[in-house]
Amino acid sequence: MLEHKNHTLADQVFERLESDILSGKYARGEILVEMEICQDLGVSRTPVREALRRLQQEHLVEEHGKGLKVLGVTHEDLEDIMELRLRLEGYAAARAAERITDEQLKELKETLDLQEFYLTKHDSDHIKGMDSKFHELVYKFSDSVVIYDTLLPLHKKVQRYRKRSVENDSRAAHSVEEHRVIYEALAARDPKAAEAAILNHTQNAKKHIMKG
Amino acid sequence: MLEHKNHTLADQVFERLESDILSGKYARGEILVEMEICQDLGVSRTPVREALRRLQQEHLVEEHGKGLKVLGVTHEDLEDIMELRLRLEGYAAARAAERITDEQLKELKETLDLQEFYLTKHDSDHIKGMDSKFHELVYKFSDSVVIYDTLLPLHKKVQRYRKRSVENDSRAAHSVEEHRVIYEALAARDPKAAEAAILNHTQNAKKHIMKG
DNA sequence: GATAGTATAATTGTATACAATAATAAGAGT
DNA sequence: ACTCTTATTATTGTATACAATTATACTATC
Repeated sequence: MLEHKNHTLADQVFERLESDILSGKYARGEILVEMEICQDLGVSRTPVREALRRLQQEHLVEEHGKGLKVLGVTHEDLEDIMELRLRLEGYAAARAAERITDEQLKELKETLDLQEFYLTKHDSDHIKGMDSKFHELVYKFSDSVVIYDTLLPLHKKVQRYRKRSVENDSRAAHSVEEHRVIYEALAARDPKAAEAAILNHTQNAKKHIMKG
Repeated sequence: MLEHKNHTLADQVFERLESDILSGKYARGEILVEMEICQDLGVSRTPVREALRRLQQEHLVEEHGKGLKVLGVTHEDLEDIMELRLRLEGYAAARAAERITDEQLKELKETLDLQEFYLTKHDSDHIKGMDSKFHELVYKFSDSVVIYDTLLPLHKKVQRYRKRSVENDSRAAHSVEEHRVIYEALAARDPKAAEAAILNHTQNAKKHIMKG
């Protein structure tokens, strides 16, 4: 197995499989068989099964007689996801503007600065990483587990489609600029501005993502 | 163990625990220990563990050294849930209006009629059941797994707080009337009307639920 | 050659055994 | 009596063994 950040094997297996499904490494329709995963990762069936049950709960896989069928995220799913995000991101950002602390603001700024740095290096993998982190932080700083649990999974599921956007230099640059506007609104503790900024960002993101 | 609708023991354990947490049978902060559940339900640890991992994935419980702490749904969670629903239900209903089939419409009407029947009998448990089914059907008929997976968990989590609403005769009657308006809009395949009707219903539901 | 029925093998579902870890209790020293 | 250390116990994490189910392959019959 790979990394050891998350203690249990079951957690590691889950993250590995989730990532491989969301990145498209496992194709839609592919059948996952417990023992194959066990052999690939060198663990027993117990942690693999627990990971699979969690993936099932997230509708990333579904039962299929023998094995589990990979569902992944279709282009139609993507459209729905972006429609939901258009309706929710503003609320999350407005709440974050009302509640964000100075330390949290600092963490957000560091993420933003890093994203700008990677932009100058044309390092799209890290740009994408910082992009995801920025949004995850906004969800977190909205200080609502409901918002976090609802929006983070939606955001994660866009991952595979976001790749193209981020590899487009011009879009990546605009995206970082939009993040900065969001950050400024949060720093000013201005809920309305934050809502408007993130709505604009989400609309642009939708446009570019759906084109692909 | 109880019923046998869902084949595997793991599924049954999950539904039982989820229901007991959402209904408040397990108090917030309570510690769940695997073996106790095993003894209560007469099954081994394997299905119990799989159920617990799924509950964790839904943030209904969280790690706590020994055992899992029951999180349940707080009054603050409830406010967030209703805010998110206010922003999403309209989209779900509008989509359903565009896509609902005649059979689906019939199923929805049967649910609505049953709810009215139980209303005359003052059978609040069944009223609640039909209320939940009505909304679940709307999510389903929106024909988007993203909508379904996002809204159904939010709706489920209101369960415990909806009880009071439904036991209030006047509110229960108004709620059924609002359902009827939603149904009529769907039957007319009128997305805008459906959106307006469900928004109105959700606003009223929020008012009454938050009072409690 | 097609089809139904049966045997075989592969896969999942469940229980249990073992290992590792963390909490609690007991005991020694001050 | 208090605190630190150590032993014990309880609980979770992981692997494996067994049971039940379901798909696949084979054979017999038409």
